[in-house]
Amino acid sequence: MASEANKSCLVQKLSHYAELDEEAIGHLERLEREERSYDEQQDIYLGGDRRDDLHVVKKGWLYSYTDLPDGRRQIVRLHHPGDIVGFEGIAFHHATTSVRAAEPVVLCPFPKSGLDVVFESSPKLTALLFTLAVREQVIFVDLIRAMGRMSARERLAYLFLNLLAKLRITNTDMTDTCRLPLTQTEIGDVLGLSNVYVSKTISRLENDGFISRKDGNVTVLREDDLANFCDFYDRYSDMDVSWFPQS
Amino acid sequence: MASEANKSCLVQKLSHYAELDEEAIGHLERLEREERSYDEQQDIYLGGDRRDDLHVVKKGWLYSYTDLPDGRRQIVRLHHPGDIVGFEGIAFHHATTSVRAAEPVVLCPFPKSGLDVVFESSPKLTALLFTLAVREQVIFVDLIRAMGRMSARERLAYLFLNLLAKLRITNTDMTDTCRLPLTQTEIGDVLGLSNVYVSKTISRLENDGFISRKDGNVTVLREDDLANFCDFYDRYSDMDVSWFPQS
DNA sequence: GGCCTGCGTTAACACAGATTAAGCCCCAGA
DNA sequence: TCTGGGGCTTAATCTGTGTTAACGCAGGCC
Repeated sequence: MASEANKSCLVQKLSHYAELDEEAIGHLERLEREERSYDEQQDIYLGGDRRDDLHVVKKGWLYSYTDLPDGRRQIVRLHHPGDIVGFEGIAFHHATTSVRAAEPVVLCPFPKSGLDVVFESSPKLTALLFTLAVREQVIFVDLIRAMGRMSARERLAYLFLNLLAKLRITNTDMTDTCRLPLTQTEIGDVLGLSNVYVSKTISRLENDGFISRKDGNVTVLREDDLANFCDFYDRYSDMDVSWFPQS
Repeated sequence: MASEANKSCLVQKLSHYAELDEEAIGHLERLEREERSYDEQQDIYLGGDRRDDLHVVKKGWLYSYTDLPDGRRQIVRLHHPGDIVGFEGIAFHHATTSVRAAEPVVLCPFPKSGLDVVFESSPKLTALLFTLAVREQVIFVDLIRAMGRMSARERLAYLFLNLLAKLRITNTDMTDTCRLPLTQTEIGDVLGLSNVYVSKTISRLENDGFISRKDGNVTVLREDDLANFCDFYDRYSDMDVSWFPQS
């Protein structure tokens, strides 16, 4: 199934950080045996659901979100091809967030127990997954910093730069443009802003020549200036994998 | 060193989630062999430092924080006895945040390689550390939700409830009161608020009978109401450890 | 072809929380 | 004993962002 030409995103992503042997790759490919499609705006599962399986994203964007009782919503994570969705299921019986497709998506569901095999037979893969979990924490910390102490302009700059950095890992040919299949309301829910203010602020960023927009795509025009402006660090290309066990 | 009477906080904390055998306990105790004291407001290390060791907190509160170039500050994590500080060091060569003592503290430094032994020899402990890393993510998500979509009142309610829930794990005799060795400026830096508004908001919570204060201690008077008010979930007492390997 | 619905834009107005500043208290150090 | 600094409180003022609403546009559907 995964010829060189059509390599799994998951394998591609993990290979970016460590050389994987045949066996490890086999484990990963088994996680993507099954496929399932979802429509735009369809919920994959809801917070509170009893969860038994995780998903590898094969195609499309999704997001994890939580609602407050009165309807306010916060999107807490964006998921892209190659990501594993629902990892928190490892620590809790019930889902802590809901997950929704931002556009039509294809997912590969696999049972929690699929990970047991990995943990037992591949120390290297275990170390890698562990490292990715820790990195995820660091990315959350960056977001907390942005939401706690940055203006709307800075937060949007941060979002765009972070998206570019993340997507570049699996799309090695990507330059400074990316698709943005999110409404401005959704962007606001990521950054803790209102849809109206997102609109106004993006327009200002565009007028000031930091970015440009064209049919659903965003281009970052002055990446260094933007990075400087919101004190951005790329957490995706600078990981320590030196301590990983061999096998 | 760790008699029943004077059990290590780390062992106590981890034992709360899984039964640990002699060998595992031995591993953990080796992490706490060395001790070092720090003064109030002393930095343990700074963001950007090359890091080779982690610390177990033995006594006192600390926090991780980052500064923006212009001096704004965000505190991203509070550390208490039994916590392991610097876990992110596993994924990055350089510290991504600074760590400071909120009061006089005692830490047990140990080298990164101290964890290798754990990973190699105790699958159960590995699974537990993994689970704790994932739980940490969930707690970050809760904080992001609070900072993105909640009012100052709600955020403070969240902070107090979360502190209680966390401290109850290691202080089984704790009821509804806890010490709060943080200035209001520091609390503001945790929640993304100004010190002045923290003062005003805490006073209002007190006037409204939700909490009371007495020489550096906070008492939560109507815990259920508060939990309801900020839609709080206790992430500390509800983890799934059923899948852990035996040994 | 006409209608509906959802998204983005713009503008007017409202408000939560930031900022600045002053006063008080406590405590450490001279 | 005095002094200075840090933390907390309170008040006045300011501002960034939210809210509401109206409009235009595009796409899907009958």
